[in-house]
Amino acid sequence: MVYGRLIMRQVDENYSPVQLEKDIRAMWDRTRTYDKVKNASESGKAYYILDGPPYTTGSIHIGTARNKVLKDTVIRFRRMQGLNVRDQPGYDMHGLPIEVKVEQALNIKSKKEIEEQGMEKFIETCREFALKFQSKMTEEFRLLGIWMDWDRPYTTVDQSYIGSVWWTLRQAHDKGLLTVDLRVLPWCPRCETALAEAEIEYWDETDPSIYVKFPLVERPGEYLLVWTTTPWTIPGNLASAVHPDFTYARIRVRRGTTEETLVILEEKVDELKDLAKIDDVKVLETVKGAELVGLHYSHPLSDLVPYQQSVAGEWVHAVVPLETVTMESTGIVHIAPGHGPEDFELGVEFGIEPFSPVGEDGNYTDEVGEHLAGRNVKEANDVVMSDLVENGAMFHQGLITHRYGHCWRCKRPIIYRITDQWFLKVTEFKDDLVSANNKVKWYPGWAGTGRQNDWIVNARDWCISRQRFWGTPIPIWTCACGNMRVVSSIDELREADGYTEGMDVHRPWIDKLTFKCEKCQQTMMRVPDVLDVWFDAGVSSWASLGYPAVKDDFDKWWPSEWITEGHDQTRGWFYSQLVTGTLAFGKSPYNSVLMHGWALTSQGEAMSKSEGKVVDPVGIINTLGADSLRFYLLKANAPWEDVQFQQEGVKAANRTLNILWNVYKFAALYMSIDKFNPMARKVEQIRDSMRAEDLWMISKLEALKRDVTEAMEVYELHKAIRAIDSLVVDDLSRWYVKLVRDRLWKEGDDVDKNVAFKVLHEALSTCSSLLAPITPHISEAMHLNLDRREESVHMVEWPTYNQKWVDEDLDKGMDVVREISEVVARIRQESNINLRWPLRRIIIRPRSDEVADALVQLKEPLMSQNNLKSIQMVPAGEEWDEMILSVVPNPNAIGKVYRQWSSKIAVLLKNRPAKAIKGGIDKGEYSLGIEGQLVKILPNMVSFTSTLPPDVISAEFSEGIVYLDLEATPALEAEGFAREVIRRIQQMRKDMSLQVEEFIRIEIECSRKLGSAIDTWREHISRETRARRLEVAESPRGEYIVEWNVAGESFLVGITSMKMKENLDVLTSVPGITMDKAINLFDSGYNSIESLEAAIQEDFALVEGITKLDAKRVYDHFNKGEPAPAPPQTAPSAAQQVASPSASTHREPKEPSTNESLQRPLKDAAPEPPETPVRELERSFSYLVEEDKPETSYNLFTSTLEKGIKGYCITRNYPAKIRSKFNLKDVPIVWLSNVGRDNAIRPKDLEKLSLSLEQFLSQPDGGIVLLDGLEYLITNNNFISVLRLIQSLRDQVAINQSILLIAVNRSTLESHQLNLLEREVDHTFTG
RNA sequence: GGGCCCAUAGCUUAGGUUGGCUGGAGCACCCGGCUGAUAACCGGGAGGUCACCGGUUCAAAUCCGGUUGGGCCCA
Repeated sequence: MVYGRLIMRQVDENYSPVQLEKDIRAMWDRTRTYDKVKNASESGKAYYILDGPPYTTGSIHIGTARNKVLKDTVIRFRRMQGLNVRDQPGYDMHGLPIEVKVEQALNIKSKKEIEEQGMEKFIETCREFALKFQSKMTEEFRLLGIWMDWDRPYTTVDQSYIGSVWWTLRQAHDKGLLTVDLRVLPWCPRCETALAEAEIEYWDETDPSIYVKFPLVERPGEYLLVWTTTPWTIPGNLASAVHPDFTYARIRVRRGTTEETLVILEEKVDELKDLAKIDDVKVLETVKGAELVGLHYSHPLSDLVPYQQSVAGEWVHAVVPLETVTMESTGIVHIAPGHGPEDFELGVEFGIEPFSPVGEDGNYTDEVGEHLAGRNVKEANDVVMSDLVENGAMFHQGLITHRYGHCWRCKRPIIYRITDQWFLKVTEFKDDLVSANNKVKWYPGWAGTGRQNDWIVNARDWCISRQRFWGTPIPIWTCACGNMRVVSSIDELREADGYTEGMDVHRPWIDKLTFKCEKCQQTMMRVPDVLDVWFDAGVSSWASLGYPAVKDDFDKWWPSEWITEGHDQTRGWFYSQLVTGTLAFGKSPYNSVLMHGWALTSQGEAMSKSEGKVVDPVGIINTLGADSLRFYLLKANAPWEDVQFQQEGVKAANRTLNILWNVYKFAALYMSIDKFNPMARKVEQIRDSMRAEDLWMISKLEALKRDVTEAMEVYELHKAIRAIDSLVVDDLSRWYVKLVRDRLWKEGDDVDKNVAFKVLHEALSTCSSLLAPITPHISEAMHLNLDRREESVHMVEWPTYNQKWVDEDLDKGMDVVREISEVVARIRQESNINLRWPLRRIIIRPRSDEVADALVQLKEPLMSQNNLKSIQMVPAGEEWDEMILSVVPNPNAIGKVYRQWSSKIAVLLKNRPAKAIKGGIDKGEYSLGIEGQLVKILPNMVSFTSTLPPDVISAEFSEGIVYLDLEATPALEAEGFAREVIRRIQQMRKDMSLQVEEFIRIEIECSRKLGSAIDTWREHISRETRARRLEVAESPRGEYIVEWNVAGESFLVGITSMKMKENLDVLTSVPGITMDKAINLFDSGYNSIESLEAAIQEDFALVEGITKLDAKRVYDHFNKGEPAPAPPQTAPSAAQQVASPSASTHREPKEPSTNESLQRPLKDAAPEPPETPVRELERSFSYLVEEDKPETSYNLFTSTLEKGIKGYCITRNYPAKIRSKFNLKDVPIVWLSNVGRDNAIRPKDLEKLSLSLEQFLSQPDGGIVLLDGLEYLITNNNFISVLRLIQSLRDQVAINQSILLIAVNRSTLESHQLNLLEREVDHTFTG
């Protein structure tokens, strides 16, 4: 049955994630854990997770971190499920963002300059930047604990990757889906390139809003009123559009003395009247838009734009019909076919040649005419407007704020211009895209059926050419004869003139390659464009597999099983992949998608580097740890929802992990002391020995495994984590550990204890496994100590659950127990009886039998947790029979019948047992003898009330009522006192920094009453406090003596350490010597190495329990001249190397070793106070001044200042008052106060206080610090925290040649606290 | 203007599919307690027009319609 042996080591460290994670990562590197984990799953089913390649912009932000954490968590989860996961990371490295950065670095302002300075240098720099950013980001991802194949990433700049891109483009060409076309496109005048829809960002912009009069040729004196926000497009105007079905009005308007006839939408007449300050308006006639079609107008700027005079055609300068005209402004739309996509299409429809007199740089070309040529179009708006005014064509001009498109990279407003571009004819296979998308499993569902589907349905042809440099070159060569060649691989370039083996195929080198045209033998030149980077990324699912150059990997992996990216990728990578996949293979290259949300700032804004709104994940990793950050990011919200990043949330996550660590540390401590072997038995094998709470814990664990697995499967990671969080904090730490604590404290081999160990172990290793994908570091650290069967927790099989262990009734019952415990705690609090005082009994009146049954099963934990001596159950539906029933006579009813006896009857009734009366009444009547007569008491003559017995308090809980009996008996009191005494002794042990296993001697001086309580509980007290001797004595002796006061009894306790621990460790390392035997040897005088070495074998044999063999072994052990072996503790493991003792600032007196003196009173650690107070304070020293009012302290402070030493004063008193009272002049004073002033620090904010003191102390000459207000700090924090602060200050003072002066009022502190303080300083004065 | 999502305590949020007891947590705040897991932890208190308006219903945070505000994507 035994399936292995494992001895756990103790965990000494507190949870310090930064160090722990560093160590774990170092261990992973050292032992190549990642490779091993990967190899271990190699035989599993292939599972292709494709990394959406982040753009290499520099460092990562929280959003990038969240993205990778999601991926890493799923990768690790799938691997634990036995799947062979492909986890290659990718980087997107081509494109404008890097070009823009390089332009800045090289101080380049335009495309022309790049060509002038030499494209080679530019491209080399782009590559350098990209690689530099890539490695920086990789480092940061590693810090997050992301396990991807960092040694073999795919990058879009690789030659092989470029080859795959070309192949894909060739597929498009072969299918007739690649075309070059003249179109109007969004254009960035700064970057001088066309932009795809996906590259445009919209935000509000203020632009002119002008109403222009177009004079109608057929109707002299009448004008079309046309509205536009882009005056610079007026020179390109070639038509006006109306909606054929709308109603338009001919109106006569008067402004001052001017009268005009205009045509606009009927509905907008009133609006125009207000807007343009029209005095009077008259509608002459209304017509349908269709009736206006075909009218001609003369162009308002024809005198300045020569083209407008020469252009001719049936529909030039005519009114055309357009269905998409909306009920906005005048309802007559200005059409410039060279400046708008829709205008362009309308032009095609009506045979109007587009006119686009704007160059790549966004300046007017000469075509526009001398007047405007060379001007930047945006800046020309004003000129055009004044021209319109001059020509009398401007009816009204104003401003409008509307959403306008901008270049995603340089943020400049875009314009529309006409150019030749290469397109993928997406519109031709839209239906295929829709059906491919329908086969994809989306999380959440609406992301696919709603968003992605909508985007596809509205898709347009994809412009894939860019007029830039740093990108995948478009592999198209054209010939003057019209022939064209699309190259599909790098190999094919070998046929080109100018090709050299191994050349870089980026621009500008590739530009020099030419082909001979097979049709006309002329030289074919490459189209100088590069590809849209979205096309690069779109092919990653096979380009990263090297397809089509390599086929094996493609067959094994493609298509990818799962991808996840942010919701902005609907138009980005989700789409570009779907297009290329459908194009090349007729299906989606991914099977399922998790669309995730963004990480927003704490204010709910999108993170934006340019606006400085970013949260740096590295900073958080270096303070709270990667595990906490990961835990928080995944827990905060559902993956598809945005997360508003809150630092507090990471802290909370850190707290949860700290709790888990504490449970683990606690369990490991006792398991290691007892050499518990978790592998000895399986949980099933000890089921019969389990207590109710053990079964409950296991039930909770099984349900957790089920819930977590179910949630992870559908990527509801937040639910998985919340479930683990609540189990760890609520069920395990706050409840189960409390329940089993006492069991673990038992000595020797004990079934009950071992069951608790096993359950605890099961809980911890389950948590470690379930958390492994989420918090890989802490899980690994725990795993390596809890269960080393696998080399890494990430190789462990994902836990499967067993429904038969899930017991919902038990869960419910335990909930009731916890609720009752809260009720009892509340009653105790209100009655001022703390948990250490046992209570006689609790009476529970449950609402139902089920509750009663559950409680019977859980009696034990209910009693122990609440320190109750007994539980009584009242059957459901009944009253508690000890309730005191009393009769209330109804004088009216009685008087009516019995008149003169009335008052006598009342007295009699009250004196009889109420129960008997009630019994009678319940049957109908009760008879009473009075003056020889029998009187009948009827139900209407009395009522009953019931009250609680004395010392009983009742309270309701959700399933019934509890009665708590608070009556104290001498026995209960004695027990309470015993527990109080134990508690004080434990506190003292802790103050003395004794090891848990160390033994002590106790002497106590106390009253006779307390003495007898101690006597009764002597054995218990001794066991709990590990006292080898416990004596009640006058003037007790001890290394450490403290006076205590409990419930009006004061007593003096003296404690002396037996210093046995080390000796016993040495003795028990001898084969055959158990702890009991070792103690006997120790007690017989062998309490040092010398005494053991001096003795002979026969001496040992005289000791009780020591056999001859034992004696020989001990003798041999100490007489071989060998050094005593180190106490056995740990099995060597990777975990041990991970463990590093955390550096303590605590300057403890070194524990004297056993073979030195056994007696060295703690008090000696602090120097004796000098007889008279020293007047001079020495540098590098710390002083404590004990006085009721801090007079002496301030005097010492000021006299030191007089010597020219700089001072710094911390006080709780009002600073101005202190300053004048002690004449502190310009000494900086920090006020300990909750008011939010500049010079004030809140008493709770120890960090800030410590920081400000640190700053003062670290200045060149040091100085003196007066700390007045320690009591205030202690009440606002806790003593230990303040003590730590003092320790660290004292150390700094020593290093920096400074002085620390602490004023303290003894009456505000407990004596042991004062003791501890005294130990920390160099001198103590009494003021 | 259209599509999708969202709105609950000062902050972050659970619940909402299946309408039903007193709308739960955590952080922060106030008061108290505990102490060999201890820089941890526990109890109590205060804090809510469940964005707004209307409808369905005996009953609405929950279902329906609308309004307002926010996010993403488009026009």
